[in-house]
Amino acid sequence: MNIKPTNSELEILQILWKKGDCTVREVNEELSKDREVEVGYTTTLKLMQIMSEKGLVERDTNNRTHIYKSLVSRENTSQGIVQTMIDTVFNGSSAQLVMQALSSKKSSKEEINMIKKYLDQLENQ
Amino acid sequence: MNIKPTNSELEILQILWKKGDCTVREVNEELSKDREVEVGYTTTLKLMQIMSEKGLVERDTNNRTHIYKSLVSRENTSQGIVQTMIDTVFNGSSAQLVMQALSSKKSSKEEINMIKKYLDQLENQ
DNA sequence: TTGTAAGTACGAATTATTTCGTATACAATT
DNA sequence: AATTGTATACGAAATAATTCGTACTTACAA
Repeated sequence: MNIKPTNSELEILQILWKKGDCTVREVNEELSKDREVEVGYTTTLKLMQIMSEKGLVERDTNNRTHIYKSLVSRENTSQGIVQTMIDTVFNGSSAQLVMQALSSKKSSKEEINMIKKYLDQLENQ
Repeated sequence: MNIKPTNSELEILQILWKKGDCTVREVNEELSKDREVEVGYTTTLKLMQIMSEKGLVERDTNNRTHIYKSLVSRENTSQGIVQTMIDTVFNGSSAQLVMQALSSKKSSKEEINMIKKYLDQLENQ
């Protein structure tokens, strides 16, 4: 499966991943939170309907207010994006992306340790 | 500076980063390499002209065949993209992106060691 | 029962991105 | 000089993505 969500779709998926199943209104409010200009309700609705057609989400239409559920995992989706990014921006080197990511945001000691453990695991495979 | 290159623009920048300054023809051939259907020459030309207007590249027009040079660094550009990605896909956790990147492509021992060193550096700051 | 709030459906406008055709200029070859 | 190949310029078509207005439906409170 290789459907690549657009930017707006990704924002919506992100909300579904974080909050679990949602109504259009919930997603719309969450979307509007982060901006000066809020997103029109029907805009969000339309996007989510399109996502439903594409198979990115499914919806429960048993009740008047539909409930949307993500059909793609964060892992799978980010997998594709990260891979594309490594190829097109980092010339194939995942290490370069990793270091860029680390420098881009201050990581906590816990995070750093987590990554180290992960690296050890990779080595001993 | 916060100009976000589009996908096509990123592909072109990637070529300029890899090969250094280029003519339109060079970029166009490099672009066409990776695809079944090749890109029209004037398409590449137009894109590069637009990039020039946006300030992503500059060009030397002293000779008939113009030479294009990237004005943005891979570091700066990827910085923005990675940051957006951490925020929108990984919920703010750079560690998550890092691990995804590592799992996405088999890394060599050298790469892993390089990353470990980098992590040590980060810790001792 | 009447009005209002909250839903969905969906066409279509808008905006962004990509692609290409055509005009024109210049250089090199015949 | 005439022809051919290779450039740039640029408007505009084609396509993709986003946004929104309007119609219609249903729930519910007055």
